[in-house]
Amino acid sequence: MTENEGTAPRDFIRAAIEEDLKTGRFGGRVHTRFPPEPNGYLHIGHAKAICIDYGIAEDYGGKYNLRFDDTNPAKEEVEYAQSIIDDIRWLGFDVGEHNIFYASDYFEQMYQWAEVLIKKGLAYVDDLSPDEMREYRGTLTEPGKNSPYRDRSVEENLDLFGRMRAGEFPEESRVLRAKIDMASPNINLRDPVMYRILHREHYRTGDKWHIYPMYDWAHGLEDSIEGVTHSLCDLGYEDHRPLYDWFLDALGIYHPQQLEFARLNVTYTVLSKRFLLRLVNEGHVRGWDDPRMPTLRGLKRRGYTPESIVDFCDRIGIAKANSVVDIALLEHCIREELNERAPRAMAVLEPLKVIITNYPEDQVEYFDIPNHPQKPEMGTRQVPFSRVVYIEQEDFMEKPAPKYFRLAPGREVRLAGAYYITCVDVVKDAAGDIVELHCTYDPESRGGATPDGRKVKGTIHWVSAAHALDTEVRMYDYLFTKEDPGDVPEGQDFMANLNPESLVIMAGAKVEPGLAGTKPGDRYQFMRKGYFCTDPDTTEEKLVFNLTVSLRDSWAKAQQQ
RNA sequence: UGGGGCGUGGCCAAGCUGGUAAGGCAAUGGACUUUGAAUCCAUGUAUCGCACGUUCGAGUCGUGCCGCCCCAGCCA
Repeated sequence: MTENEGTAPRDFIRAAIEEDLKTGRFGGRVHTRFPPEPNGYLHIGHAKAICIDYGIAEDYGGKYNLRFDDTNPAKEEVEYAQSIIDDIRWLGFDVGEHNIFYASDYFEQMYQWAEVLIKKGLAYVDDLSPDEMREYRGTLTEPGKNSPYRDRSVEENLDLFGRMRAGEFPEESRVLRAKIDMASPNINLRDPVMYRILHREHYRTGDKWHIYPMYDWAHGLEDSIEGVTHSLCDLGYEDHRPLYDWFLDALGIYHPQQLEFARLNVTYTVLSKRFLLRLVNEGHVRGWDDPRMPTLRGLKRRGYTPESIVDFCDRIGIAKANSVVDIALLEHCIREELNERAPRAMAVLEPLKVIITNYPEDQVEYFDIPNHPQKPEMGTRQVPFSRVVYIEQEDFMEKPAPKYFRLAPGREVRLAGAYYITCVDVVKDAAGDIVELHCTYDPESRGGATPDGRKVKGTIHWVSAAHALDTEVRMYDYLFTKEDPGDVPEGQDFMANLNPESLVIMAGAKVEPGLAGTKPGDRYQFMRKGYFCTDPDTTEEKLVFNLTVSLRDSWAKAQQQ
């Protein structure tokens, strides 16, 4: 289903693929792969890569693989592999036995091919130490020089390489190198290492191997074996492409096309594996799934839907220019979706007690309130109302600011879906802090409208004190205070920009009783506040909600100016 | 000072074989509103990095320059 017929391709990669389709370069096939190393958790940057790799394959009716590039036993673990599979499935892509592959399954084939190159005089065993090798490599501006071991005979190379595999030599004593050009202006071509000796237990192959292939040598072979047509990767691999091509050509095997695009950067966030690891290890967040983390697990716990993340990835586009996407776009994507899907509920984050003095002591009324103002099909719910209710502290101002149209002494506002109330008294404690409000209600305004048709400008949310559920609401903000977390004074790193208020816990929040029984992952719009989701920390005794994203707040914005 | 890339409004980003600048986000104004939300209208700003050149005409071609990013792991 080539749905792009007749329309211009959306990006340069699709353009290249359409060109290949037109010329029949790969026999009309489109086959991509997402090749993570199982040594960490996936984040939003990976989501972009996945959406590109898999989204493009889907667009052209092609196939896509998940391939674990597990060529370094020193840093890989099964746990990571499983989490990666889970995260990709969560995003909505189809990965399973039929399209999950492991580079480690190709080790034998790779070894055979290495022997082929040795026989062709295109690879040799080098005994230089790592330090010597660095010296021989030259610099960016000076050419390197040939290793004294470069011209060993094919027989000797074959013998040595075989013994490397057999585990006869210690780590760092020898490597297998491609014989290309030590004077190449592209440093990657200065006789790159193909295999290094590692006496490590591999999480899948165990102790079978003592040598492991390097990325440059392995990657093209993996793509070739799987029949990948377009090997999409980030800009960092641009100057590795000549090497990718060189190995495949030297072997004369099926040759996919590597194409590079810019990786994702987002304002107020850091995406490097190393930095993310520090946030976790140094305890700045609770773990990889902390709702402030840009990991897919973090976003999930935060309440982001996979659809919103895919939508985000679609909107940011694909190009080769390094760029930083405004996090506001991600927030827009989740708001747009949750506005559609999330049932509304009332929650008072910072309660202020309101006593409705003319409301009967023991009376309780139930109001039928819509779950979605624009979607009657989402139904209604019964919300109890009684003499004492909580409203948001910020919805009352003793001395109202200009244009403030919430509650204030002598002012009338609407309690959403219930009654109009007028503030008649402000009760303070010895310290002068407001402890409660006395209001009167207009029985005629039942349901939130009045027969005389008078208008109230303000509508605020509320919750019946006697019926409210105690809850903890976790309010999140960006982890960093600067758009560019890396923008720090000399000698400091991004930790200097950590936002001390990235998590603020509203421990005394009250929510309407209808939320009892909510399950982790459930999403709601807490009216006038934002979108929230139930956290896994929720127990029978205490509900816990996470702020996914606040509602846009033009009042707050106006106040700031 | 080697090589590889990139440079279009505040942020992303289209712009095919040159014909006179899409779209989204953000921002702003207004309408509507029992969420100051949503929705709906409206709005702006682009020396298309700079300079020459080719051309009737260049973001699109050429030359030169400037700026930014990446590469010297037996990591991926």
